[in-house]
Amino acid sequence: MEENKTPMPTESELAILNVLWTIGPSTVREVQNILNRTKKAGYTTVLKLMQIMTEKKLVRRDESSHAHVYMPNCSKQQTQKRLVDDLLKKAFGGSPVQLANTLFDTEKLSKSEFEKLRNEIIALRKKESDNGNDKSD
Amino acid sequence: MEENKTPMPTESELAILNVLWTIGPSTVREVQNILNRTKKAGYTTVLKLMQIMTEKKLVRRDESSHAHVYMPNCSKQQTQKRLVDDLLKKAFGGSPVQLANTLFDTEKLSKSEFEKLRNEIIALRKKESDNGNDKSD
DNA sequence: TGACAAATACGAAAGAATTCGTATATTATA
DNA sequence: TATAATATACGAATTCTTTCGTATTTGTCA
Repeated sequence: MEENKTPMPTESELAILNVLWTIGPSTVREVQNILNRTKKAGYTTVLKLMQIMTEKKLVRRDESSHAHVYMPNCSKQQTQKRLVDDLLKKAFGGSPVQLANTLFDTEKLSKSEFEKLRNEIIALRKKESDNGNDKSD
Repeated sequence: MEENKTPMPTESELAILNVLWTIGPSTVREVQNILNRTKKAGYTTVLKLMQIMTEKKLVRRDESSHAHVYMPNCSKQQTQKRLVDDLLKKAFGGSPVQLANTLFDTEKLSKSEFEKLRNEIIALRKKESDNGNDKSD
């Protein structure tokens, strides 16, 4: 029932997690290189962050090689879910519908994206009417 | 085209904005009373925050009476939009569809909420197919 | 008008998050 | 085996946010 209970990642930590979620287990050097594509970050800065993240259990690391290999210790989905819940609480009075509306208003959804989303919704709706409120993920 | 260009509110600032958006123009004392329902906050703490928010132009105030009357200087919708965009960028690779899916997975959407949302979507979809990509808000 | 109540202004402490310098350890290799 | 390259550990400066104490001002009313 309990999947993980890590603290909420900060913005920088999230940037690192995104790298690890995308390219998989990596050394500090590798993460730093990727981060530097978008934002300069000193090596020891990234290192320090990843050390803190290890303490916080946001990541784990394999220390068997000289350069430690880091990997996420929290799933992308779980984390996204928590971030959304957090935003929901802080800025939308906890109402997912309000958030959804804002999302649509933003009109960042292109037509094809919109199609996809609509299909998702229809599928989910069907699922819901099929089995009440079962959880399958 | 330019509605406002205030900085992103911090978490505490957002709590205050929520009060002002909800109950309208208020004194520091009134805001503090409401905040205290959910979280103890000293008077001067709230005062200081609201002073900073005034500098940042997140709020304005009417100083004509002894107790200044504060009011939001950024709209709720605009602010929500910015928060969503920010989250989108930081945690969803900028993809609204991913965020929407997370929102649905959360399954916080009750059946009736789900209905409402679906109608919103259908309406919006219709609007989009009607006039390409016009902006009406 | 004098004293108490209530508000503002302001400085600064306390916490979090970020950044980086320096010391130390490990590895490879000339 | 000494040296250079590359890693880690760790302390500390910086910045941002939150919190609050204290001094001062304004208003009330007996």
